Amino acid sequence: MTVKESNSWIRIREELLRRINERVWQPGETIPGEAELAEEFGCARTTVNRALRDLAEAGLVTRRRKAGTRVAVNPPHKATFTIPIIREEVEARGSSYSHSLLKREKRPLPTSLHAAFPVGDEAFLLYTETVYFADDRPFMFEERYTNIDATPAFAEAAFDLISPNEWLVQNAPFTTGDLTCYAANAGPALSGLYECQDNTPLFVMERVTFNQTQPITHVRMTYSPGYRLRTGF
Amino acid sequence: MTVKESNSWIRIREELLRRINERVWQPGETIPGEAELAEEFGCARTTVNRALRDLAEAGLVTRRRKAGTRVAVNPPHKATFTIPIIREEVEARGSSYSHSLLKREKRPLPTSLHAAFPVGDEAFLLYTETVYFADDRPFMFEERYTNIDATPAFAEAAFDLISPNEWLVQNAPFTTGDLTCYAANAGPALSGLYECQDNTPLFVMERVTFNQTQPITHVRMTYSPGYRLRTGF
DNA sequence: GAGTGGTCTAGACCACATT
DNA sequence: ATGTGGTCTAGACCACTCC
Repeated sequence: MTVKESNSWIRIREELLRRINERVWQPGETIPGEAELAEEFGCARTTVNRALRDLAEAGLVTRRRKAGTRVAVNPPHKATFTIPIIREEVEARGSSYSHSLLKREKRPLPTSLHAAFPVGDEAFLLYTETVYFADDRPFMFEERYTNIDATPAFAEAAFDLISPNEWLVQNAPFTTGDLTCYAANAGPALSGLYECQDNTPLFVMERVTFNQTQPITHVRMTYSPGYRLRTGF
Repeated sequence: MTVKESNSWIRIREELLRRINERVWQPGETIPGEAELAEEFGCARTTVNRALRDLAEAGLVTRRRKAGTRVAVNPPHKATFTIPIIREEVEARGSSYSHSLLKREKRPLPTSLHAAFPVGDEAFLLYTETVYFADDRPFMFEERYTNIDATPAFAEAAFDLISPNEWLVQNAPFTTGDLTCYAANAGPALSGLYECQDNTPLFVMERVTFNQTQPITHVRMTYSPGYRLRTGF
């Protein structure tokens, strides 16, 4: 009896989205159940489920068994940004990429990082300091502590061709991580590298990664003056 | 013939993930097809599809019709962070929230923002300047241009109880947006508000939102000294 | 207890990219 | 042309949670 048109879960999602955006269903209101919607759209309940699951992942509706599906009151919008490989980030700007390893030594974790990077005091941590260049100009300065117990081969790698950043991405899978961004002044340590004033504001990103519960690496990346982190959503 | 255990797509995803992480399947390698895996796990192909789709969304495998499913060479890790409502962000820190509207006037868009926020020259833009407080101390300073043509009711709202931020979240649905983060000095304009030196580095976030192609609002948020943006992934 | 979403199945057809 | 993933169906059972 239904029209022979191709039904797609995306089409259904868009229609549901329209009703939400146009306030056909008010924020906080419970919308019809999957079965009812399936009948309205003349499709299987599975298909409606697919559409609603998608909207739920986007945070536009909240779903609970028995309670039903409600339109979110203030949709918590999420921005997803891809953590780039530095080489790809530089090349995407049309610049030529290179890097240079400045330091590589066994070094204990500073107490200031102890909370963020929970390794035992006896852990073997390799500290590396790397400058990444775009067109032979310093682009980013990286200070990294890597847990050799978690990824032994890292200690053997020569970082002339492949950077610590890229080596870890390819060889040390991780399951979770944390990311922190803030602003800091260049200070005496970096004003020389970037040929700027001590009080030049710089964008800093710190990252910790774990494989299950095992800490892999902690890295602080201080970008050159004027750097902007961009993402769509 | 199959064991009577509850089969779940999550279980299958974890097993596939294990094989990827432990290099049972090498990066770049094509893994068995859905049908073959379904037979191995003794489940329907749909269930394997669900697991693989999830891994593909996470960027760990790439899938193409006919070509099959391959393990990603360098998994592009994605960090998802939730764009918070300022009030919720402040209250989540255990502080008491308040805000204060400093300015509210019709104002043309500065030419510097013309590229990021494409509205016509004749558009009615309302400029608002708001300070957000945590425990009566300035927490964030917001400069916002809002396209009244897109959301007329914004011009009528009194922002004493509800802030521009929250008003828009609840009343102006949007489909896409852009986000930019960078570091800037406080300068003369903000050193007074935050009671800091002119050269104090501050964390700045700029956001543009659109409904379809219609620009809604452009906002620059300059956070107080020491602010850190955090997210897990 | 009962109603809702979450998941699974077996089968089918289709879209697409590779060959 | 062919093989692979993408989607859809109709039905079923289960898990959770509200009442």
